[in-house]
Amino acid sequence: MTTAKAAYHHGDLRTALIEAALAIIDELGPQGLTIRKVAHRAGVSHAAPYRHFPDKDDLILAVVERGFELLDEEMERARSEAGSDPLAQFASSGEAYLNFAMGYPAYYRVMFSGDLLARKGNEALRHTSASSFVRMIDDLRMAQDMGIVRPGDPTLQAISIVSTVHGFVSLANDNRLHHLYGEKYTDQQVRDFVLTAIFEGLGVDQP
Amino acid sequence: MTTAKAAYHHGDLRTALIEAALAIIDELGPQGLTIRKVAHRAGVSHAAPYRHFPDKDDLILAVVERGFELLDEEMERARSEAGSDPLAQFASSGEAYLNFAMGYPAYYRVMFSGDLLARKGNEALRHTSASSFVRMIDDLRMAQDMGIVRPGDPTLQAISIVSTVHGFVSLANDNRLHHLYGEKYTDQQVRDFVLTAIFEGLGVDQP
DNA sequence: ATTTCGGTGTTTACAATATAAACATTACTC
DNA sequence: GAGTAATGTTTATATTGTAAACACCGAAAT
Repeated sequence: MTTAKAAYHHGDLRTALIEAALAIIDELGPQGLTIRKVAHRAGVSHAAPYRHFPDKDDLILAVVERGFELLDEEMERARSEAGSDPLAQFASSGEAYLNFAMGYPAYYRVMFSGDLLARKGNEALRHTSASSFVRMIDDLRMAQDMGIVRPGDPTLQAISIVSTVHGFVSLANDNRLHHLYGEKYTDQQVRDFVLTAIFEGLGVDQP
Repeated sequence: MTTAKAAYHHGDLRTALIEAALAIIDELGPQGLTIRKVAHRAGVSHAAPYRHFPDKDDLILAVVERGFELLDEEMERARSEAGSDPLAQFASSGEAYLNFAMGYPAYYRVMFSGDLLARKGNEALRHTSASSFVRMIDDLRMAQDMGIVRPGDPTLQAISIVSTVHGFVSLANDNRLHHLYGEKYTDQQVRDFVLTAIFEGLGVDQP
């Protein structure tokens, strides 16, 4: 078995290593992540991780995969709590995205860091990492059919929206926006403005 | 003198190291950058860089600084070639931004990679890295005064725009958008759509 | 002009890390 | 219960960042 459930000496070292890596990234940032720290935190020798991951990149990719799973869970939960209005679901899941991205900045950074996914990721991971985007396209198409979102190719609309959202959280997480608005606005006000602009672009009033 | 112009043994090693780092980042990506490769490429011993940069982070910061200088130069050149219409200048410098970001993806990545700038950058560099954003705010204010851009706080408008642009180029450079539109559109068409959406958000027809 | 000295570059050394290889152990199969 | 593959450890090596000691050289002071 190559899947994670088999429990041998450790129990489920593969999962434990991913969790340990998550914790280290959260505490020390992506730069602070080393195979040896991960192994130590999981209580195994520094070479043990190589029984589960060919190299460090693959460990990171597993962390990225877990991250997108968590993100999707959060978004689906928010969506299910938003009632039946598709626009409300769209807004709610989008807010969950922002909360995740800005609540775990180091984690979000790893998930979107560089071209690792393009270089070494497999097709399944690429699919997972795009699932929330694809879901958004479906939302937009449905909202268009109901006449509450401006017509146009929902794929292009979604690309524009994810660009804005991803750019905003990336810049905000890297602290590159605050000095532009200083004390003039709160972070929340700026965030709300950007979201409002997105809804305006769709031709809808913010729910 | 701590500035770069003084020429001693090497001539101007500090500048040469930055150039070498640029070339390596371009060829091997940010991960491929090592102090030792930089030194070798500049024709000095592997410890020589430490006479000019306290550590690797500071070398990278110097590269980032040079990058923002180059970006600003490109944008100002585009602006000056765009005639006197402020909206045309805005559009032209924005296009220069996109060309830079997508023409040197590895370089752009370093300039916006993580929180290095927030952690170790000095105030001058933070200022340099924001100058194109600040310039955009001025553009928008001017265009508003001329009545060709929808009213509203230009700072907030600029934040929304830079979020979209930065997000788009980041995702595109990391190859995270293409599979969303596949063969349906060319890269250029998608790019144009995003730009059009930005101009629509400002309430202007694309020049 | 000679001396002196700070700035610049080199050599050597070391610690952390990624990773390979050889070895050890244990759980599952027969 | 023996055999085997999966899992973990120990040992070893190459790469890398960086410190320390040393060497050189150009300019400033005398």
